[in-house]
Amino acid sequence: MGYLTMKDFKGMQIPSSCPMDYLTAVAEVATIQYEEEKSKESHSKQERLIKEKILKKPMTMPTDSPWKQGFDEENSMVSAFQAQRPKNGLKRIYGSEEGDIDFKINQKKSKYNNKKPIRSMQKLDLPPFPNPPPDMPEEVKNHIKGIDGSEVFMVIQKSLTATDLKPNHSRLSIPFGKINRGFLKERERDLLDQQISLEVPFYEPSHKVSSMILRQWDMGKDSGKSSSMYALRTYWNAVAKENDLKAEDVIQVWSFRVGDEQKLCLALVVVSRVRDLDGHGWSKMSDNEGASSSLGREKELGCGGSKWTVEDTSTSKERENIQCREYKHGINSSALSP
DNA sequence: ACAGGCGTCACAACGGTAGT
DNA sequence: ACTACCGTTGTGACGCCTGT
Repeated sequence: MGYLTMKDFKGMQIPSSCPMDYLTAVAEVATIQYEEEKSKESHSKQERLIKEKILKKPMTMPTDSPWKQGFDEENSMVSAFQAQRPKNGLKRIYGSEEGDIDFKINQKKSKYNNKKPIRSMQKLDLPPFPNPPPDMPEEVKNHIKGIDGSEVFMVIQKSLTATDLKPNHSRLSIPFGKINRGFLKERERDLLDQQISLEVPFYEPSHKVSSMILRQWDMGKDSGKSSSMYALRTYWNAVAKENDLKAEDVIQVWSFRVGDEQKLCLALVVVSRVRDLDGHGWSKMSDNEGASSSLGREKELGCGGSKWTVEDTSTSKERENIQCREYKHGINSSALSP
């Protein structure tokens, strides 16, 4: 049962303003609500039991039904099972080549035997990058100054790909060829080389500070060589959503250091949004000639003000995890906000 | 070198069933 | 009747693999 609100007391007469009367009224309303919820609960329980009974009943078919053809005792349980589960196109359907997902998966599994159909890679017809890349927006610079940040580096400027924004990938790929690895200390680079993830505070254009996992991916080749890239992972989906990022938007990732430990922090700057383009070139940069970044977008996104705040729209579980890690790494809102 | 595809794994939700 | 446990399925996340 949730908390009582003023709405729950609408139309109720309280004899006097005596605390005891208020207490009695609260008890009365709470009791009524409790009784109501209890009866609802038992009703839904009844419903559930009825549903269960129906589901447990073996599926029967009229004898003249076309579906009856080929329906035998052996398959009756299978059919009953099918009837129990909603068919949304994803659920498993037993016993047929057409419907059995496992059958299809098993077919697919030998991927070396079954050559994948050749992918049609559509080349993105992207406009050229702004060159030289625009400087960091004043607002971000000031904020970094405000928290005694130092060693500001532009890590990468890239145009977001569709894959970067695919929710099931949940990552921002950072190819080695496009970055300046100088933003990492030797120790950090070593950790990443050893496939150890780094967790870094991530300053978003929407003025939120989230936490991002930086990891190196080594992609080994048959030839023995491997190509590597970094990936910002795990909370990237939330960041993309929160900041309304779209494929072909051009972003920059900046790094800087905070505190005595020289903790690595990253900041995201949106250089250009695809819908701001006139179809031929880049939209105008902001007044300070830096990237347009968040300033122009704040009103649109409803994120006014210039202070970054440690908050996010992730699930409570995610929040819990982030908080745990922030604690572990000594990050907190007071450390991140000036 | 890079982008994108896809296999695998972990986890949550839900249903079934055995035990009390 | 209720509870606890187990199995099944769907979904999301991760990271390897492959085509361009």
